[in-house]
Amino acid sequence: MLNIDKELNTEQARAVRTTEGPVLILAGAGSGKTRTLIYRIAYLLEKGVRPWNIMALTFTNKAAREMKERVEAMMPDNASSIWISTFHSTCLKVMFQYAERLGYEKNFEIADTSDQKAIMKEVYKKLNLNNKMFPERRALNAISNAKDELKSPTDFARENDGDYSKEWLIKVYREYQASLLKNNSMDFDDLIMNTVSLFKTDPEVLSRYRERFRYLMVDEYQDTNTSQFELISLLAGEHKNLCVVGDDDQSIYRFRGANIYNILDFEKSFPSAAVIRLEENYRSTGNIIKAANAVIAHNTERKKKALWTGKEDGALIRFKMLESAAGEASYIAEDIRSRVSSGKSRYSDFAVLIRTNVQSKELEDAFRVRGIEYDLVKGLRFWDTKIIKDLTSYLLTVAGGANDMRTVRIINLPRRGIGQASVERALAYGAEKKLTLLECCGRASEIPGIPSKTAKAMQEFYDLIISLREDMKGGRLYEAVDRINEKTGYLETALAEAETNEKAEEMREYVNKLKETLDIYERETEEPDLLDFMRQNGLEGNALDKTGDGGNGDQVLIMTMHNAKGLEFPNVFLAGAEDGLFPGYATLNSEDPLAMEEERRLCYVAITRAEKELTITAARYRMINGETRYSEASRFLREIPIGLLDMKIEPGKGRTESRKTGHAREDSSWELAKKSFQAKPQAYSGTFRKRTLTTPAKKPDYEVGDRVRHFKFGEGVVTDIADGGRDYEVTVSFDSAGVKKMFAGFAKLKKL
DNA sequence: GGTTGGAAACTTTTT
DNA sequence: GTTTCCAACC
Repeated sequence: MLNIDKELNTEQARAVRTTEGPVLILAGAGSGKTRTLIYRIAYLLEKGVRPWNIMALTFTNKAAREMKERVEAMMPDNASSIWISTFHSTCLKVMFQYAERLGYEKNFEIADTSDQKAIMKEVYKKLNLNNKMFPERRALNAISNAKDELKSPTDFARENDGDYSKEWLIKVYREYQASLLKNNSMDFDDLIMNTVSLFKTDPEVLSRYRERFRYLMVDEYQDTNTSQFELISLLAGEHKNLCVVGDDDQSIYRFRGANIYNILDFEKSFPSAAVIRLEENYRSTGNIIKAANAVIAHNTERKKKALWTGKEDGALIRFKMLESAAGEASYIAEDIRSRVSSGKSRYSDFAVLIRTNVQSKELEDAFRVRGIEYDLVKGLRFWDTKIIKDLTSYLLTVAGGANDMRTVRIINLPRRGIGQASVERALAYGAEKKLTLLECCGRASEIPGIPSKTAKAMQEFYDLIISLREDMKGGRLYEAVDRINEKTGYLETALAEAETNEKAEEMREYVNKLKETLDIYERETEEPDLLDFMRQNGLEGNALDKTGDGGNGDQVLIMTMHNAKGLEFPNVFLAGAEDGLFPGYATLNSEDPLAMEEERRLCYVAITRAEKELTITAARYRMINGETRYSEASRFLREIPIGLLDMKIEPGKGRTESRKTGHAREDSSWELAKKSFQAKPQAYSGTFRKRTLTTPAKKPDYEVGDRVRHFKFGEGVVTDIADGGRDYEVTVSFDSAGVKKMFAGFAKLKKL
């Protein structure tokens, strides 16, 4: 039995009990949003609503998974038939039923980012467009935006009729869409656009879904775009039992189509809406909340809210301006190190938030030098990695998929001597005779214009695939990965071509992960099917955990502010708080006032990640795009009331004497970092800084065959010493870290 | 057909 | 400064 009033605050309880009609829950940062949603679902169930009548939509698979788990924990009996999933996988399920009505075959595939690029390349070739004048990226962006706004190629053409500068885009969009259809594929945006268009054109289908989903909930509503808004509105139908949860102040995805006016104008779209504000923050100290409030108050396009906390004020917000980016990184690293060694904190209590990914490099260096455990959260997409794309292309081709795009990818991988020209001839031949590229390979000798040597290679490729197809019959899918690698030599070649050992290791890890995922899928699915597997997983961006080791280790996390959304940490560093970086130049120069507001929201998100302590740092100069740039402290910093700030500007390092003293005056910690770290060989460059680093070439005291120790890589055997002119280049085979090449002057190898 | 060097890019990211 | 991509070379 739920005890809502005991477990929730008044507003949360009201949000839970308001079940009928449209509801807007404005949930400030750290206000217990997910908790409220979970209770709301539980309450609906307790009231007797059938679980299959409830639908919750999220943006990420992670959010969907978490919500599902928490609901299950609370209501174990009937949680399983509640529909909790992402927008995209919801639409995928719909499309799986009705794709044929829109002209696709039943077994359509999903074109992910790299598929999109491949298709766009083809389109450009066909239309004879040049990537310089008409960048492919821009085309894909424009198409994605059009789809977000539910504009078909025809709509787009009509709208931009007569606009000479967009003529090429009109053609590209039309051709791109035709090409997708030809490959029987939908891209991510199509999933939603097609579902909306199905609902609009087929009232019967729509009413079926409306009938089923009587209670709708949408998480992170501030991130919805127009097509998603349309989808929700259609489903909400007449009953309009639509509950959206979000925070307009945390809308930070405008660049990918999010429309903040979906949340700002919710009451206009649904005039009878109940509006509930969750303003009590359970996460941060008073000072952090005050600072966040002060910053966000500078925005105009927002719903007035006043976040408050029952917690004490806590520490002031520290601000530290350093000379250089490296100095900033050293400061952060030293601060973390000293606080961890005092025993009061662990590494995992700290997160460093950055605006752009390039900022991570200096931080990583500073952490590595000091032996601080850290993890860089990067948005690397498992399914988008080359090795996984290649292997899944093999799998699908072997499984009998008739997608030429995938065959093109692997036809000469590893090298078989099948060139681009021959592939094009085969494709043209296939188009004429209605054959797939693979089928064409099976009769390559018939195709005009293909040299006999190449034709033979194509025939061999065909035979290879067919024999693999035989092998796969009745076998387990995950075993096919090994079989493919054995017979084609793909993995072997790829590993041999890997530039570094880390990369090779990563490849192995990825292949294993693919096998593991396939294995799990096969055991959990009644009728395992590769195409179905790919569809499911194409929507799952990160099969690998975002953090390298699963996030359980005791590590400092470095991540972008975007990636930090939804997370919280006891101690947060906000690094690079300079005008020109955060907010960035593009924003500072933008004519669009909304651009600065978005950036400010990002600042709000960053500040509100901190539970106990927030440290803002900046650097007077840093290297950006190859040039040294000097900057002032971020304007966002100046929006924080001075009384909340603890400006730790050390004597002699104040703002007043910035530029004159310049480079000479560096933090001693930076000097330390500079000297001890430069393990990897670097090309000579004539800058001042580099030259001071280069120690004169001195013959090392070890020789080939000696055992040596490296401060990071551990022990190993010297396999080669080459005179590199300015320095000796030493090759060492380490026991655990693999083979590395390094300059003797930098590496400081110790003979054992 | 494969290698290599030079030019251009370069916020932020999920599905 | 670094990485990525394509075009001219071998």
